[in-house]
Amino acid sequence: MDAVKHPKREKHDGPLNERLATSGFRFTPQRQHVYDVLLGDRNHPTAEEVFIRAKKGMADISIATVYNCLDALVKCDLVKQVNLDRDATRYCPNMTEHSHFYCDECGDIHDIALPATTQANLNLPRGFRVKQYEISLRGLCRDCAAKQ
Amino acid sequence: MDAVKHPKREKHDGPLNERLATSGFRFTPQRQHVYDVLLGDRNHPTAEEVFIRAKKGMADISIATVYNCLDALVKCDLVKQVNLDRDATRYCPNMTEHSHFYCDECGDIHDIALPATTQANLNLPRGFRVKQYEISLRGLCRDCAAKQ
DNA sequence: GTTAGACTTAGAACTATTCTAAGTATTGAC
DNA sequence: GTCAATACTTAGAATAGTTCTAAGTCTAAC
Repeated sequence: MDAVKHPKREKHDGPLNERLATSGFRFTPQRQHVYDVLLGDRNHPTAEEVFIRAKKGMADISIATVYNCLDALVKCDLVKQVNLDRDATRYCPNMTEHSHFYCDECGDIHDIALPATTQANLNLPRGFRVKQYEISLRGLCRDCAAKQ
Repeated sequence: MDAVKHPKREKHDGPLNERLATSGFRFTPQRQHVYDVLLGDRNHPTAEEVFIRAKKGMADISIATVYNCLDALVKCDLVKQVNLDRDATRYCPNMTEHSHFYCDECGDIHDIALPATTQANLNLPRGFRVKQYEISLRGLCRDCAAKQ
């Protein structure tokens, strides 16, 4: 392998650094950059799309590192994975409780706020202990519905 | 390729035949068999698992045919696909409206009836038109919760 | 300054699924 | 009935998204 120099890590005391540290990860410029990419264009990109955008500001970053960074961000609760069927996993930096609406027409994904009552309304059978739940919706988004 | 004889299709006027016909599919012994496998063991098998079970009663069936049959069954609304993250797609012959509970401990998937009020409670932003929605839950099933 | 271990990288490997091409069965027209 | 058109099945190749591997690089702790 070529001896590619990695960018120097600068001292960084932002929220990312803290979050990484408390989960046992190190701060790296790649992780910062990938997180910045997600925060910049909040349209639920795939790893591939993150990779393409990340290369603009960091030409030598590899797809393996993008996966590694995304994984670290997910593990320290800064990013959520979003799956629709078996399509490529998408990444979402919105950590408020919300569901996803997939538009069948334009393919966009919209964050939808969840009403506070949702969990209570699920009325599970006795004995089941829910740790996490997810609601996903499909149909036509506002713009596409208006065009029809 | 070897000249493998396919089993003869017998006249069949059951519900499967009708459903297939109205969606433009032909009745075949393989489709009947795959559907029977799903109805027999209702524990949300993957295509691979359906394949393994299907071979017991039809030794020459191929995985490609299992995928083809499952696809046909999904398209004529006899079977639902169930996805958890990016794991292999699972197949569910329960066509009543329900959600899925994934047990983190034992890995089993349980069908959970949905309260009638669910959709109304989602309170979408104006203009969005929902065609389909899905609720999935994770945690501990009754048995695993009791053991802890 | 050393050293252990975390991180990055390119490319190989993996897995679930779809595609391809050849053979087989069924349907509909005659 | 025979024949052609077409749907279906099959094995194996191909694909896509992701994870693994091995080598090199960097950082933190001593």
